[in-house]
Amino acid sequence: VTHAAASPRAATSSPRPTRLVDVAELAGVSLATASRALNHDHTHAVSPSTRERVQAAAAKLAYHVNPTGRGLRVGRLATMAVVVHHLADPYFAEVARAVAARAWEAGMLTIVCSSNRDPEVELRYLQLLSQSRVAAVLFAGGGRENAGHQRMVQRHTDAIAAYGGAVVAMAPHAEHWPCETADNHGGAAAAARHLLSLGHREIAVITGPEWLLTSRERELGFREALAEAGVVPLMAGGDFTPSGGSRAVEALLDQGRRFTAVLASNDGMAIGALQQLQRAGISVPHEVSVMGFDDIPGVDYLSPPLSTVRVPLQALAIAAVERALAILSGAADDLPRVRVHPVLIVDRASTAPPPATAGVKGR
Amino acid sequence: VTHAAASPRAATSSPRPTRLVDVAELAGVSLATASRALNHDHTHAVSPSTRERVQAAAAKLAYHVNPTGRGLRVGRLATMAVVVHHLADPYFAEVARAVAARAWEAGMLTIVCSSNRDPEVELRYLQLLSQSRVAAVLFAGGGRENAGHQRMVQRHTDAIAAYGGAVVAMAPHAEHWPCETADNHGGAAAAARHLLSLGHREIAVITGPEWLLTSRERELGFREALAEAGVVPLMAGGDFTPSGGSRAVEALLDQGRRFTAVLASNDGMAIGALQQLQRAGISVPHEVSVMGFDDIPGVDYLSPPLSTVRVPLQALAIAAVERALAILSGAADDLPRVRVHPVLIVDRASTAPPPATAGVKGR
DNA sequence: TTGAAAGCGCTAACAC
DNA sequence: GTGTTAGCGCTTTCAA
Repeated sequence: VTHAAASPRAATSSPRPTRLVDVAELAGVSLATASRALNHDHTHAVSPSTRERVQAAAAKLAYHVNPTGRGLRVGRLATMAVVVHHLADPYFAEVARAVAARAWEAGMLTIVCSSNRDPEVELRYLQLLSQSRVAAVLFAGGGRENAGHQRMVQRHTDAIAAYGGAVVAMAPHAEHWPCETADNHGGAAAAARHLLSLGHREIAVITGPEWLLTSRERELGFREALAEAGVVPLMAGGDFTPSGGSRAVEALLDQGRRFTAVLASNDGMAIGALQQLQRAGISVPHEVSVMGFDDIPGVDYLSPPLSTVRVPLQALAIAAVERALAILSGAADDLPRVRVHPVLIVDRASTAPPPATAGVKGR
Repeated sequence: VTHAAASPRAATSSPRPTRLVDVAELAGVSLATASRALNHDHTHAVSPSTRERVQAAAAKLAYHVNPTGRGLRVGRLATMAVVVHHLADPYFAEVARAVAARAWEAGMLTIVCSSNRDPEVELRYLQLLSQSRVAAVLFAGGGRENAGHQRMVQRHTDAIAAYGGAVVAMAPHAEHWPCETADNHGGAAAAARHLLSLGHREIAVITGPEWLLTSRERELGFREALAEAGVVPLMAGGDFTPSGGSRAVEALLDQGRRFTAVLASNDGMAIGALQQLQRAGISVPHEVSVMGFDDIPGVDYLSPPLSTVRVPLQALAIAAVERALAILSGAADDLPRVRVHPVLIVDRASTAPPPATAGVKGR
């Protein structure tokens, strides 16, 4: 041990992690062969015996590939990113969770990007993702109906596609990416028909943000089903948050509008509507029914438990990750660009037939 | 343009992103100087004029450093990771959101790891994070009271520390990492005293999972404050989920226990307790008061709005990220290892004095 | 079927 | 104050 004058740092810190060279050395093969044996190289087969030797060495040394080294060489990182409007919104939290869980099964980590509903933030996130060369970007929420913004977004996703990254949407977007989406239009129509079938004719619709494509699809579904039955809804604008739902109901009540049911474009607003009705001393569902959309975790714990449209959040997330994986492995060509996942009416206790003495009148 | 026989790929795909060489070339300096001008190199100053020239070139070419290249060289990635028990739990969703927001301000992306309460998953996440050489790992939830598990966790965090990564906890852990935590003990005592001051003497406490250090701290706070007043609480076990809270109340009721107040160890269980009481036809707060812990987003939208202990989720997240940043920049030495963040009693409508005709009796 | 070697983009050690 | 150069760990030509 003549020149083993180790630096103090090397002396104290734990041994550096094993690299591929270490494995190659132990197995008595070259770096290239070790790499080929550990990966699936289709152009250069490795003899079974060599492969076994290398794998044994890797196992013995507890070798794990360094994603940064590979990432630099391959041109992209084995990492997914999920872009959400707001992570504290239960819809997005659950989607992000499910995405991360499925990605993890594929050995990939997941970056979350919560724009907190600021388009600027979303754009800068996209830029950061693109220069970080993440393997895939998944858009959990719907797109904005703003051509300028779409163009900026497209610039970044083009850059991502240019290095071989995958881009997948999980809600309607104008950008023509591959898309795994819920049946917003059909679900909305079914929700409207559900209230109709209970006997409601005086229905208030709380819409989502008007710039959001998801809102549009749902509003259209509501309107069409209602129109078919000759019902003209009371319209109120919301923003997909509970307080937005509260304000919408408050405004309706203040204007003295009559309605026996509220059709909210998402569960968050339905929760706010419920709360505001109860604050006004209006009983749900005896005087007014409330219907939500999404079936986010927790709405079965409201009082009354919320009737809603179940969007298969987990299935959407899994499908999106698998689509991304397929694109990355070049096996996505036979998939239709847009796949619409069916939704389900969940009839809980917040909906009932309207009271015989029709309608509630604002104060 | 003699030999510009570009490959078909290069011809169709968008131009590859600018590298540091491009900037150096345009500015007429070497690679090293360009790097130094763009970063803050303390050992090698750069003349102001050179720096300006390089910065202008970088701006003109819209240059952004490639994190993978830098990461490989520096030995760690400019990425944070936040480890949560369950991302769909509003507590963790909000913490993760706040962490990502603060990290983003520092130009860092955030990986979420939701173990979904499976210690095996957490361990494998840690392993993946460590081999990915993320700059920092933040534990959002409390640690497990299991020496074996702690040892395994420690192995991985040691590896992270070995390459210069930072590890920070945001809740009690046995592992002696730097920690930014809420005052669980004090908050629990304050919550108990709040009920006491309203006149409650028959109090049911719903505890969290017994293996979780956060649960222990809160339970101890409850017990001490109650004991001080000579009150012996009714104990029921929960698991920090709404359904756990429901089941706890159901069991208490089934056993015919008397109580005028429920002290839940977190808001999730308080929500479940609320629901179960209402299902049993017991009015909150007129017959029984309910007190939660955490003040997660949404509990002000319950009916009745939940009285609880406010844990400053965002402040905790920000402090944790900034602590990690400080560790990474070697400026963390003067910080105390554990910082306890104060909590606040939030008195909403789910608590009130007990009914004059004391106690509710289970069926 | 295997090996030698180039190089992904960057920073830092070492020269000048 | 600036430049030259090695090399982080890996995959993938190219050559044998």
